[in-house]
Amino acid sequence: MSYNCASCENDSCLIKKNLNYINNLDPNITDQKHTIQCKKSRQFIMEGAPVNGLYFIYSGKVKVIKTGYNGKEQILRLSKDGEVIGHRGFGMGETYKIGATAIEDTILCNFSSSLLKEILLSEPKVTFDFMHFYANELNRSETKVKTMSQMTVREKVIDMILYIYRKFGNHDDGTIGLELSRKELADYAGTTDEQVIRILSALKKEQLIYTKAKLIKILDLSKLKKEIAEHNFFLDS
Amino acid sequence: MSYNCASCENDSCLIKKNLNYINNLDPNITDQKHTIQCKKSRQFIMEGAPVNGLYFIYSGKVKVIKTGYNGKEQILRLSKDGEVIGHRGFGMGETYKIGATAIEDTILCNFSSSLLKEILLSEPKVTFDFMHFYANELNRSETKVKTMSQMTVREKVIDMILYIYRKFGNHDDGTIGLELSRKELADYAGTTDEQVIRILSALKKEQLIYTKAKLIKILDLSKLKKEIAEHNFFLDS
DNA sequence: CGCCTATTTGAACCGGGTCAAGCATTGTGG
DNA sequence: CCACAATGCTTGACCCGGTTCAAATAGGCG
Repeated sequence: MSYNCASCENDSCLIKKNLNYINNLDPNITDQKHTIQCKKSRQFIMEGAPVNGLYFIYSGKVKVIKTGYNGKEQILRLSKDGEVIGHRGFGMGETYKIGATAIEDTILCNFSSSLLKEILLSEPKVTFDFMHFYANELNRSETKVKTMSQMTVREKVIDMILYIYRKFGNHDDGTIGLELSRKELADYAGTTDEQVIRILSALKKEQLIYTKAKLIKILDLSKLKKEIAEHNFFLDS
Repeated sequence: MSYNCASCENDSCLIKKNLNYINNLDPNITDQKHTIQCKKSRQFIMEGAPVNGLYFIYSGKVKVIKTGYNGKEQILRLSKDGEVIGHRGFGMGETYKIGATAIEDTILCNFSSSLLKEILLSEPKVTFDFMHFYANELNRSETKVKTMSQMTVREKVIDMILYIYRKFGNHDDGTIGLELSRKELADYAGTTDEQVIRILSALKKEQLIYTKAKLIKILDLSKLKKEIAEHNFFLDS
């Protein structure tokens, strides 16, 4: 099975979106990409390893991490189809500063550094879109810095729930169809799994959410938002 | 006094560095920038205000902040001559997500969104450099997320000292010529000023640093580095 | 010199991390 | 198909680091 860009339906993918510009160079240029099947739990980018291009998610879900003190993971973001992984992937001779692991079976499109550089150095519209993407991610990340340093654990957990709801939630019934372990939730929120469990239990008791095993369902979105609102005078979008 | 780009000596400035590419469009294009004098303590970018382009630091020093719960500031980074401020400055109709304040008398070069967009959409080499800049900043920021969520206060303070030493330090005699208040140090490290003071006192007692008023001098760089080394298996550069 | 602000130190309190034990769930082999 | 092991989830109790409050001292500036 081939996953060529022309027939791809991820309109938010930076490559797909700009395919007409990219094809100016060579109508078959995207055939040079590699498609990679990736089973759940498989880590496909290792921190410190030499870069070999960027990964675009064709389908599936991915967590992006940095490893800290005695192996404790910090989940930086969760990505889904159409998104890009691997900041430094276009420089040569560098190493990845992040790790990436599939949290579901995932199909990845890998563009080599040289191929990508060729595209980016000749099609400014594409490069501009990439720049925009990184500027946006930078803003997200800087908001997370503030979150980490100023919020209480309860607020961090609520912030996390709202994040995964925004990104993976079913906005009709309030369910979040994302299977993360308590430990992974803690790794995102920057706390311990016990703490996450305690907060989830409390929120359950307060009728703000419902949980059943790994399923989380939001019952009162506005109350949750309200609780962290004072931190977010200048919200991201 | 005019500060035109041709005679500017900030070779690390993204505009100056690429001046020959930019002049392809129009040899006088950079004359359209505005030069702004900015006294110490003056905030020249307000969070939430509509964007009016990017600011390049011609000379001086700047802190970039986000405001959080009941006005508590988080300093995201400290910038000096040659660097860029204002992530979102090239989109139209957006608002700044960060604030920026001069921490010394500063001269800024302001490029409007439209001017910058014109340049970026026609000179891919310039756009590529900007993209690289944001990708690097993203990495820095993500490292700081981990720092904030995993380090102890003592480690955060040491991390901060090493950061300002790397950026503003005199590497011959170990002094850091940067006048920040204890509160500003705390705002960067993500803690309180009392805590910063306590840690500085302790480090002084341990002969790792010397302080006199706002001056900080590093006495034992390797011991300081060693103390946070286990957090940084995969260091940034 | 005197006022005001920044810095420093001490003490009390509390949030959150750590440890430990019980419970639920899933998977594996007999 | 069941027993049992292994892993993940949940809750309680304790303790420590870090924030908050308060008071004393030093430093900067008119």
